[in-house]
Amino acid sequence: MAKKNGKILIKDVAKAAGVSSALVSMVLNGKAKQYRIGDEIAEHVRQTAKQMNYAPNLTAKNLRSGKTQLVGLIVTDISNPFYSAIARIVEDRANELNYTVLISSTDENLDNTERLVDVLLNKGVEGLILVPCDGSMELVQRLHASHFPTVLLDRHFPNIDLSWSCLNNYKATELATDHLLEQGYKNIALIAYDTEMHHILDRISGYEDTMKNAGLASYIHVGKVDILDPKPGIRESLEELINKKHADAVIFLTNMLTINGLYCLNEMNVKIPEDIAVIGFNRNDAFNLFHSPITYIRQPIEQIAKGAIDTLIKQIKKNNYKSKVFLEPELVIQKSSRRCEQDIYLA
Amino acid sequence: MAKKNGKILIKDVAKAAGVSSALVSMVLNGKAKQYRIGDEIAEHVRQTAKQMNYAPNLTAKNLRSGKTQLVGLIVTDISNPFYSAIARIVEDRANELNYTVLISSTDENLDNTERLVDVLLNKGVEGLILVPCDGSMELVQRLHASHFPTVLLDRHFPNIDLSWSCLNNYKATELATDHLLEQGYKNIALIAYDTEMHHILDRISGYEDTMKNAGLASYIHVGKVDILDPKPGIRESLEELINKKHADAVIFLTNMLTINGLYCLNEMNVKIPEDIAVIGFNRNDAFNLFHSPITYIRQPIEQIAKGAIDTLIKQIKKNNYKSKVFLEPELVIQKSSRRCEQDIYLA
DNA sequence: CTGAAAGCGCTTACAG
DNA sequence: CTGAAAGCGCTTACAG
Repeated sequence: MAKKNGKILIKDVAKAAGVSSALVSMVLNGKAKQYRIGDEIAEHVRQTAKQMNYAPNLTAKNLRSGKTQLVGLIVTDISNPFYSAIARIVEDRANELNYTVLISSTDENLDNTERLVDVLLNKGVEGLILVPCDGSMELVQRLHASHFPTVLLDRHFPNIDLSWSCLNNYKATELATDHLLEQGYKNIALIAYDTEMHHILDRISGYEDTMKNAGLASYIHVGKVDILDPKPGIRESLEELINKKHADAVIFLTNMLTINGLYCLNEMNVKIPEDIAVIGFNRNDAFNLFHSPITYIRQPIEQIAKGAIDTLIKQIKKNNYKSKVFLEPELVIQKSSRRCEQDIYLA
Repeated sequence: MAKKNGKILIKDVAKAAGVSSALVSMVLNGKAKQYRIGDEIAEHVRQTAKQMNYAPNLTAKNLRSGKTQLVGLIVTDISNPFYSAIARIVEDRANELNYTVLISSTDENLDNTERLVDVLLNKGVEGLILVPCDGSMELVQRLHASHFPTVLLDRHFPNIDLSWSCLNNYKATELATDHLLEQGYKNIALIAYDTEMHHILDRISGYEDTMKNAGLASYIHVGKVDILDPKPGIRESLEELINKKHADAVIFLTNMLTINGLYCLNEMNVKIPEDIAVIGFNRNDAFNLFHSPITYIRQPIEQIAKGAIDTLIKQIKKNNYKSKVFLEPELVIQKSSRRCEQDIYLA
């Protein structure tokens, strides 16, 4: 068996099958019919290739075809459970479709994002799934203008006509606020990031509008904390909300905020829901195992991830394809947001 | 500016700089000295390339050089927080070293593992970091025999002389058991996976030996549960341990087992540590936020991940390099494993 | 010191 | 129906 460096080449198969490399290439790429190659000879070539365990050199294939079958996934942090869950689904779906995913983390930093986009483009990705960080509008605008296949995930810009796959963020906090109002809470506060990103602004609006519609505009309190180091801001906000504003419920706008918030509330010895009701964001084992299981807003992660990768691949294949996948949140109600018995007695 | 398809090629730079493509290639690859190219001309070429924003086509480069600068990371599930934390560190370190990481998940399945190894090799990875699943010894043996750069992570085979980066698993449960003994617990049970994998067997041995040395061999109880669907087995084991064997402490051998165990204990209305002390594995927010914060065995994740990727890259560069990174666990003691006041009174 | 040529492994027009 | 040739974009011996 002719080998070079242990690796079987197309010409080895050709020699073994007694045909030219060109013919082997055609047959193996399913173009036997197209080039009107005889059935027996095609079959013989396939057999020979299989027997020799031939696998084409992808690098050569890519160079020749100009395709890489590579896509990029840029998230803020792949070690964040939300994004690792997304990555898993994107990965699996991409593999099914014969694409390979390159993953990078930006740490919510614009320079990193710019650099990573360049790096991935240079590596030859044919498309990009991007979680844009604060301040990245110009970058996203450029991607849009270049017509490079791009899908935004989790966050988007309402005025940029790019494909995206995101949660209905307004609805998410509307659901949460409505539920708290139904349970009789009035002095409902919000803990958010200090950012211009629209997914956060939408979540804030959903809450504010619902409070206003309920005639509770004067109870609106939005604590804004640093996205890169949220803990001190959360602690400060919670102390003010509880001690000065006497909030009776708080909604945390992200998973990270909720986790950090629960640590603070524990340290402050605040009882949930007796002292304050809590609603969090995204499922987390810590919510369910908390002494009062935490009510949370559930995102359909699988659909968000599949929406993004499927849209991207379609876009790669048909450049003017565009799709906006807008997904509905769900409220998983647990003990942390329900009026408990003694409260009802007191009422 | 000469362009083809919007992309600048090396010959465009050559033309603009008035030299041959070969010279441009040499200069840009830092081989100006080696080929004794004049300083001014080298500088001029660099300037021109930068000005034209030239970035070499990596596919062509790879084809020519036979290198891909790709490494594979095969874990059991990238959405598992332990592995996503590993992936993040491997990713960052690999990028620093100019490598790109391809990640795949096996779901602890041997066929998947075999397939993914093939897929990644075919994609041209120059090395592999592998979390081997149950039954993969033969596959690992084959990788070893082929001299393909491979580093095992988290799990290894004592009789296969491959590089690896793993926890000192024996020590981990020794630490945990010793701590429980010190606290006065005697009837200490273990919840493990039903598997032949050595990291689990070592953890079991660390516990069993410590129990034997303390003269408590008769209290040894090891519940073994299905790795793919642990919950029912955990529930069954815990019921037996608590109701029949009257265990006063339990060590869970992995993070997944601990989380599922806590769900079961909650459902069973068992109080921790009053009814039973608990020690878990790997940090998890859910442990710290549990009503009695859970004592756990901490793995030095960063060192495990860095050990693996650094070893792999060295091995790629120097094929006979080999390294076994053996890392020490640490016990983070919290309330779940401490005798509380009332127990001490009762004693 | 510098340029022309060959070649990495594949695929696809182009002749026959 | 089938083979020889060109070419994807780069790098590296080989002449000069």
